[in-house]
Parts: sequence; C-alpha cells; structure tokens
Amino acid sequence: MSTTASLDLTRAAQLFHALSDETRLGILSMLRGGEQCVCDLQSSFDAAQSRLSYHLKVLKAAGLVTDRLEGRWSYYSIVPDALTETHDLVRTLAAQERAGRKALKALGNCCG
Amino acid sequence: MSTTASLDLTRAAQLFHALSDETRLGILSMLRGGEQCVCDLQSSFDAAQSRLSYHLKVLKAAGLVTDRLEGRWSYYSIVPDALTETHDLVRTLAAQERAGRKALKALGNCCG
DNA sequence: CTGACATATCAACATTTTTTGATGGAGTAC
DNA sequence: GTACTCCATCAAAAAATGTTGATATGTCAG
Repeated sequence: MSTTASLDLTRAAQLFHALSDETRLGILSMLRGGEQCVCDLQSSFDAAQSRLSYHLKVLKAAGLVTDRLEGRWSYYSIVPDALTETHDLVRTLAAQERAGRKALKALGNCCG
Repeated sequence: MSTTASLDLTRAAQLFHALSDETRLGILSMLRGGEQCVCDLQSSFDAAQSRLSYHLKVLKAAGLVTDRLEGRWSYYSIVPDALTETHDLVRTLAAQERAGRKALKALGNCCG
C-alpha cells in the first residue's frame, strides 16, 4: 500500500483545460447562483451568443455543466460531482509519493 | 456576509492552464516523489530536452514549481502552496452562492 | 585549455483553440 | 400562416499554444 495515487492524465487535462479560460470560469461562477439560461449569461457577459454557446459546449463536454431544455430556452447548471472530481485530482497532485524512486539512482552520466 | 467568494479569474485561468497539459501533469506527478533534475525527467518521458524545458517554464511561470541550480543541473520541485491555492479555487467554484440574483428577474424579452 | 555535458532560449513550423458572422431549426405569439 | 425569440452549429479568420532542431551559456573533468 503506497501513498501513490495514480492520475488519469487525459481526464485530468480535459477538466483543467475546461477550467483554463476566463470566460468559462466566469460562466461557472455565475452558475454558482443556480441554473441560468444562455440569455441570462449573455446579458451578464458582453459576449456574442455563439461565443457563449461555444464555451458552454466545452464545459459540457468536460462534464462540468449540464443543460436542460425548456421551450426555447436552455438552462445550464453546474454538475457538482465534476468539481469534486477536480478537487480530488488536485489533492492527488499535492499528495507526496512515498519515494522508492530515489533508490533507483541513475547509473549513467546523468545526475550521478 | 454572503457565501459568495469571489475569484481572481486571471490567476485561476493561469493555474488551470498550467495544469491542462498531459506532459505537465506527468511532470508534476513525477515531482511528487521529490526534487528531480531535468535529465531525470527526460529519461522518464520520451521527450526532447527543449520540450521539457518549455513545459517546466510554464509550470514555473504559474508558480507551481521552483528550480534550484546546482552545478550544471537544475532541480525542480513542487511548490505546495500553489496546489493549496488551486485546491481552494476549486472549492470556491463548488461553493453555492447565496442567491439574490434570482430577485433580479429580467424585465426585457428574455426569460420572462 | 579542450571537450563533453546539462540546460535554456530562439526561430520556424504545426497544431489547437477561440472568435466572428452567417445560417437554420424549433418554439411562441399573433 | 408570418414574425420574432432563443439557441446550436458551421466555416473562415485570428490568436494562442506546443513542437522541433539549432545554437548559446555555463559547468565540470581531464
């Protein structure tokens, strides 16, 4: 049993990438207040509709938000589990790994 | 006093962006075992030296790692505070905001 | 001093991401 | 039906990011 928790790098990169844009972070921040339709977001940001739509798509693809259709509106909201997952990923990165690697001490030229 | 914690979107985006690449996550993952010189990383990844150097620079710019020079080697290690910061950012995103916004109910066309 | 090594940096290129404006579908009101 | 609203999607352009190979700098060994 080691302290080593392993990461799904692909998934982690996807999540972090979705969070790596100010517009998307702004959207998420707004959604903290609860479900919002795209038009609400549009008036809060000064963003073209298609731009918002694009960013919502990225967030949705990463599983960070879901949408619910009602009449001609789309309501978006945060998926709490995805943030929990992200949270755990960061914690894993922060967790020290029980060495062992040190023992491997290279033999060749490098870092003798 | 509201539940609202506000985000520094620019800083958050920088951190998440630094974490949004598989190579960089791999590097961080290796550094969990403790300080490593570039050459160690190089042999673990199958990466050109300049590529590694580039990614280390991104990580350093975001404050996620520091380097220490010793002779002809550079040793990189994780900055724990930066991961704490990231952790807190995720938590803030996950924290529900005490509404109030709902009260603003738009007047115009949208979402009446 | 010379040569080998560890690393950073640079410029050119390739790739990916984001923005923009246009178009179209689906729902609602008349 | 027509007209209008909300929204997704598309293609083209623009911007940002990542990769590669070459070169430069400093260090150590002999």
